[in-house]
Amino acid sequence: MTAQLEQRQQQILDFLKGYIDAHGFSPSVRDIGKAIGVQSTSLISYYLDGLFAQNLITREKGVPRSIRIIEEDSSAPGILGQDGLLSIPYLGYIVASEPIPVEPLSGEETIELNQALFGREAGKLFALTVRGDSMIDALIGDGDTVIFKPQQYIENGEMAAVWLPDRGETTLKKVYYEGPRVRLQPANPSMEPFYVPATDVQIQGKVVLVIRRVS
Amino acid sequence: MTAQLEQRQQQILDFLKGYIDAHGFSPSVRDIGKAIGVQSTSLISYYLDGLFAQNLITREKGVPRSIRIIEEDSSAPGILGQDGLLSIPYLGYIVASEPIPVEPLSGEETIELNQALFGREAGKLFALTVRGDSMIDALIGDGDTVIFKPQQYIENGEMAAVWLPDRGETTLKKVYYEGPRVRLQPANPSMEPFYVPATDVQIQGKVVLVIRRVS
DNA sequence: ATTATAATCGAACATTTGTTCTGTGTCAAG
DNA sequence: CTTGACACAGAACAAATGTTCGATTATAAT
Repeated sequence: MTAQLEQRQQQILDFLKGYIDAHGFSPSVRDIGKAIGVQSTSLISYYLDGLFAQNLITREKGVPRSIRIIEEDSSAPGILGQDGLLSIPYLGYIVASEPIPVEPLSGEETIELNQALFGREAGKLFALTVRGDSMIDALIGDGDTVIFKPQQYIENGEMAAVWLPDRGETTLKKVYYEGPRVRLQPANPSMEPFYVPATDVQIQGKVVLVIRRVS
Repeated sequence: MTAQLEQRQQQILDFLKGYIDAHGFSPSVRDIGKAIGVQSTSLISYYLDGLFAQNLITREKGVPRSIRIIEEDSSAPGILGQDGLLSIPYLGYIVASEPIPVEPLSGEETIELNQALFGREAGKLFALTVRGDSMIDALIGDGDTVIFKPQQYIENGEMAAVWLPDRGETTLKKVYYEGPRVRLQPANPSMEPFYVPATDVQIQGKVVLVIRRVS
């Protein structure tokens, strides 16, 4: 192996990482050649074969843009704080309806996205992602992550993950006990509730947190 | 949009996630067609255009295997256990509008409320709690915790924490640049926007996450 | 009933991409 | 000096892939 070969392979690896970071998919052989100043697609292929042989990348034969970098086991950089928890400066209240006087970005108090949000039974919580708009009036929209606290009985009107064994299905609704049956009520005025015999319903957990990503 | 269209788009999304998970690169249009039982590459392309329009995926025109999913599973591996981070069993999707078949409480996959939710700039985030209903149509209600990514410029229509130095106030609104002035737009049909000279506005950060406690 | 648009689809075509072929130059071993 | 293997390279080709074209059917609005 010549020095130039080794240098070029390192250049290719560096380029691959940068390209995949920036684009979310891998480059073509021609992209790589342009990046390192080599016109020959067969030479690039030769180099990639070498990287494959060294277990640095994988390729699927004849499949465009199928290069993958074999990553070392290095964990995500930059976990904050000694305890690994994420701390965010907390600046207090922001009034969405009226501007409020706060100093810009001066927070010293922090909020921790950790177990303290949930109290003692945090270890038992489970999460589901919402599909659909039936709970829109509870400000729970499609794609939201909902965190539930396992509970077999909840108060009338609370929102819960409800398992319907006869249907083999789980749904998120407001739950109302009405004698021998249960009303599962969407929080969406355009949708009708549906009714199930109380014996055919298992409450799995009640909603304790809703998380929505906004991009 | 027909029910079949909607169903097929969901199938495509599910297939994309599974394929990318399994392979480390995205499928071709023909791969997708095979998976959902549609032979027509132009129809698959039509569906992908729809998913792109809904901001669920991105594509590069004319570039093979360049599909990226915008809303990735938040099941990205995180730091587990001993460091005090919270792991919650993740059971997948729950469709709020239609019951779906899932086994009750059998999750082995977990979701981490940690830095993985935010990506690289997590250390710079700040949080505010919302007061008032002016952003109700963006499903942000009174009492919600909103997490912001510091950013001095955002795209038209995005939601931001806006500092108004002349008033000594911060507000949460959708921001629209209109020549020499900025329109601060509530997401509530019963409320009027207000206008501020562009020189009198400081964008502090844009919304990246919304968290709501439900008691 | 009519019209426009959306959804659907197969076939053909254009483009992107990777592989194969052929050749030259370098280097180490015998 | 000869030989074989490796590194390098351009061109041609084959395969993979996405787009365009033209058509039919379904749906919604008027």
